Amino acid sequence: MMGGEKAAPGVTIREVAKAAGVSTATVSRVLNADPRVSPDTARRVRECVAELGYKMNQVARSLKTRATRTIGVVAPRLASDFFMLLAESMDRELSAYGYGLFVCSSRESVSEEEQRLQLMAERLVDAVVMIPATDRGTHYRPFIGRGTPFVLVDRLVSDLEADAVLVDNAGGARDATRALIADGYRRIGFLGGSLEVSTARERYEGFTEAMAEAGLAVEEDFVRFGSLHVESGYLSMAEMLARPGAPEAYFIVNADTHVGATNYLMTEGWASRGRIVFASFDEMPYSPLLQFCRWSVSQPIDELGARTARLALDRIGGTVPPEPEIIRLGTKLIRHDVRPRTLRSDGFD
Amino acid sequence: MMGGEKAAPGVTIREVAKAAGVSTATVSRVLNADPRVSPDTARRVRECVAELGYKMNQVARSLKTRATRTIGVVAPRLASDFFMLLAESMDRELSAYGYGLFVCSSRESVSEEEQRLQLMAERLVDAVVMIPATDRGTHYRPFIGRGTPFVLVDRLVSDLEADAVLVDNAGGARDATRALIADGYRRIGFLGGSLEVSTARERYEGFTEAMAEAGLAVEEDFVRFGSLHVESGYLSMAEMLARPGAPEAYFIVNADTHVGATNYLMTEGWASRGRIVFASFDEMPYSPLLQFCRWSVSQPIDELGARTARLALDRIGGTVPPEPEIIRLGTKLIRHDVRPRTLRSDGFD
DNA sequence: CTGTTAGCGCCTTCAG
DNA sequence: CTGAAGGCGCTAACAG
Repeated sequence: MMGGEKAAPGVTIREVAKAAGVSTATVSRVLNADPRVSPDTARRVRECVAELGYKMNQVARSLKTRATRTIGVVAPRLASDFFMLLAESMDRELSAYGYGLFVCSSRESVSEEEQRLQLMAERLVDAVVMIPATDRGTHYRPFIGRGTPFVLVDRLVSDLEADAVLVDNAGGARDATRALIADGYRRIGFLGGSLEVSTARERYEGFTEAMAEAGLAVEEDFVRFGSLHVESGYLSMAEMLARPGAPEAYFIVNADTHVGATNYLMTEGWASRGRIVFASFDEMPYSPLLQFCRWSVSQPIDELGARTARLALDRIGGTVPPEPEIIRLGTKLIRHDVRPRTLRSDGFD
Repeated sequence: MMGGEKAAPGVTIREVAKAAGVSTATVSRVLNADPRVSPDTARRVRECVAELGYKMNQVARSLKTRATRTIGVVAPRLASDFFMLLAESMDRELSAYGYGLFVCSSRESVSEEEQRLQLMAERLVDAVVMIPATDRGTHYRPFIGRGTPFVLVDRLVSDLEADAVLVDNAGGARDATRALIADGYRRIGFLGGSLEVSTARERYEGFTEAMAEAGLAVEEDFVRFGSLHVESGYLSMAEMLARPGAPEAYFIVNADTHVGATNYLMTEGWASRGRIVFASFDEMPYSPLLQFCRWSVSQPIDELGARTARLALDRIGGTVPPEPEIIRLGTKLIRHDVRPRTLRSDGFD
């Protein structure tokens, strides 16, 4: 069994040059749409390119130009609704410019983040898009020092200034909380993620602001911080409802937590026992199944991805002032009719 | 505003060589763990590498070796649970070997698939993992002809033989349908995807087999093919239930369709009006919210990704016979208790 | 408008 | 065990 042969060497620029009776420089110029080539030769070259089935070797090109037309993405998990939506929209935005995505997971670990950045550095990606795993980012410094554009998405880190594309988490949480208050609820619980994560922290702030401005107290017994995962939502909900005098209304920090909390209610038969009401961050395809949700905060993930991609491209092009740029996108508050529920907006209703 | 400066040129093998007082060849040998270097020099070289903060330029390396340690992935959509789970597991498997993932979306289009393959070819990826957008794959031929390993995942195409990693779709559907039959249902509807997609087709076959072996008729009026998306499930469910004499039990082809169908039931108040029961492919974090689901077929997506990655690596290494290899993984039938519902297995219960 | 000439950073025979 | 030298495929001055 013959081992490890590489892909067929392929046609090079030289063979095209020979076939077209020109120099490699000319072929290169045609390939790069350099205007100073006579239309005739250009045409002839293009014919040879087609006939020989020439495909440019981007690796060789990158070695020379120091540009790979590749953007690296590091996320705490690839298997998350947020990341996949983001990747899809970045891909759409970037593919038009011939850029591609090199993705990997940091597995929610700082040390893996470092390793991944090393990988990116060695591969000469043109820019890195990072969804931080934690609140700390000092270990990004060596990478950033290399001069490669670096943009944070979704979450901020507290010890580093860098480009960032985020949503208005505090505003979204405030809106949702206000809506519950306007609905007449005076006591509202909070189901949250760790305050170590900027999104969770900001959403908590928005929640407390809305409570304060309405003169309502935040009851410590009914504020729970956990992880941002399904299990945490389930547990937090269980704990709070186990306490006497639990509120009827809750603000929930994200979709996964929301799924967990909803599942607890369904498991334990609260659907019939009480009139629990949620306001929650995130709108997902399965959101119509979240029965206790009256208000949800929809993030413009598509735009988040597009803006991120754009900012990365601008940095690569050097067409933007060097000061770190922080982009905050607005959220949209959505009312879910109690009954009947409707399918998400791109469907019917 | 100074435009388009690249990342800082970085330390090269030459500078390391000079600092260590050896030749570049020796440094290269040390970097590649070539045994024929004296331990002393090796140590000295490694010190210099550390002190100078040398990072290998993989692009230059790739130009020479014709290997990029990168695997390209093309999927119809990046924003799908299936793709993301797959990517996560491939990443986990590959990162240990220094491989990375270059991903892009074909947007469910054959022509985009072609473009993406061109991109991959130019970038000299070591292998391509393809989730086909349609049932056709003749346009993969030119790429495969280059000699780059090519493995299909999840779906087969009807006009091309190639490596493939799949699940036993027919078997899973058969099991689920049998379970409904064993529960006493004699009339079972089918909510499906287009038969143009191999997964949907195979699942339909499994369904019909189970019905046939039980001597039950497949009623055409209660078989619906659509896309594999949420909206399609909603519509199909609506149509079927609008017909007089609709069955109580349904087999559903995948998670998205399942979400759509479930949502229809909730929207229209069927939750109270009837005892609709589902058996469905796919198990997801939000599955506990799918209230009508009694049986679900869990796909081993993690293993699918791991096996795919392994096969790709084996092909790259040339350590496996050249005949196309088709791997079929078994599915697991899961019973969902009607009440109370439980959180998915990695949670509690 | 076009060709010549150097490399980009690394690996890899081939000599020593 | 180690060094010298050539080249992977392409681009970018610099001449003409």
